[in-house]
Amino acid sequence: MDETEKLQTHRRGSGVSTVYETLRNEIIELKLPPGSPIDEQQLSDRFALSRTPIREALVRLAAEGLITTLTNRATIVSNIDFLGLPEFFDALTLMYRVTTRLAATNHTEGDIAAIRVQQKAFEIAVTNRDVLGMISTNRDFHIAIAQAGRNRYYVELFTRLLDEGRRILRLYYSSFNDVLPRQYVGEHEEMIQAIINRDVARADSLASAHADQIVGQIRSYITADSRQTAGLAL
Amino acid sequence: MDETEKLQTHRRGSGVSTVYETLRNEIIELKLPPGSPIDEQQLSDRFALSRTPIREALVRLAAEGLITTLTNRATIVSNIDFLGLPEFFDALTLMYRVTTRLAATNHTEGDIAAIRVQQKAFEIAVTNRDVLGMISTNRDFHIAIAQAGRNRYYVELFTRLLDEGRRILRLYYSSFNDVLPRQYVGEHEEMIQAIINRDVARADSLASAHADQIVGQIRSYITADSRQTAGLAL
DNA sequence: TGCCGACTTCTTGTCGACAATAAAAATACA
DNA sequence: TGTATTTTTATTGTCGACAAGAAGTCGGCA
Repeated sequence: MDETEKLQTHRRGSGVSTVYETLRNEIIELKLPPGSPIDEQQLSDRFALSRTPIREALVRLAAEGLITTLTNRATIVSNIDFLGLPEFFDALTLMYRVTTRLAATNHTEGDIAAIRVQQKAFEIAVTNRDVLGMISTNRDFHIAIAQAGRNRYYVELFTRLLDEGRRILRLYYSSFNDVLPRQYVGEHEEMIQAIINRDVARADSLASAHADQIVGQIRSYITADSRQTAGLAL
Repeated sequence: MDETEKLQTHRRGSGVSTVYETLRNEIIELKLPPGSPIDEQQLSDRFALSRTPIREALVRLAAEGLITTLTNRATIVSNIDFLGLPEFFDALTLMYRVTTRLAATNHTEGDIAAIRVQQKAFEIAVTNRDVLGMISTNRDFHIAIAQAGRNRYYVELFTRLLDEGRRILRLYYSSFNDVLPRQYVGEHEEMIQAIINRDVARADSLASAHADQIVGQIRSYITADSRQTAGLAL
């Protein structure tokens, strides 16, 4: 993976966004696993840029909490904070609910179309058993809903939470089973209907249940007892 | 105000935090009003630092939305988005409620002490009719509550919202009257009691009412009809 | 006089080099 | 042989200078 991203024709100031987005994706997709050291010089070589714009991108990532800089020493990809997981679940659930409620209230026809596109993509990922695709299209689906809700503060926080969720899910994605995703498709469909009908109460309860599903799923992965040698005779 | 902040003994890497915090405060306190141009060279002179660390601080501020960079042209203090005010009020109210609820559930004795300190400071500002002090101690009071709730996501968002609120309030602070702040002191006191009693429902409804108060106050300032020449004979 | 284009200037974006700091390695000592 | 101390090394933080882009200025042309 040492191919230098050779975009010789850097439009002035475009490089830093490229670096930012590239790294951001690689962090969320766990190509750069938590704890990975981030070497400025190395990135400088890779993107054929000076260290200055690289640094700028890193500062942005640090502001989002995606990387952690140990002053004067090193900067690493932030670890997933398992101790803070309850907080994460609480905030995630609240954002699921709030954004879906607002979508039911504020959506336009264009929003519905956008949501349907994402739902379709999610469905395809499910039929293809493309677990990675499922994780990211599920995120896009809910962000589309959030955007229909028209509240940038919620969109921003929700995006951060969902992306953090993507990191966690990728850690466990091997154990994805088949029945749950199918169920999600149905739940998504119901949510879309509730939004279209502007039924806030139903949108809320569906979002709440959906959040519980997902939180429960993550919880079960994390607490899964995989001590396969526990039962052996001693 | 052209006195150069002469901290000759910069501990390596401390300078950028100083710049960040100083500018952040000046923006929130409207010493740098919305739309003010931010000149890197000028800041470089003022803080006796090279443009590089200045730039780093600016990137951080931009990530928080406090400044806006027009690419290749200029960077200015972000304008207050009056069109987005409904979103702001909605998010603010939600955060008031959520953080107060969580505080009722999760607080420790130390948290209560910290909250009381801020409440006292707010009271003093009220008795002194120190409007600017009221605005900032009120913020600190609610952040203390949020911290007692132990959810960093909410603390972060709430802090951003309250700081944005400080900017808005400062725009209108001249019209602060006397009765409202006194009322706030009482409401704060009730909130503390509800938190101590771990009465989530009451904490919620108090927070909700308190939020409505403040939102209503801001709204009334903004929509206040101050066309003093409207009635003149023509 | 009014509009279009080259030029100037000012600010931002980028670069390569240097300084400081902390970890790691090497050395001295008990 | 183990520990404390010095030296080395690698990486970050900072600097001054240069390049590029955009707004404003000036001059030429219809």
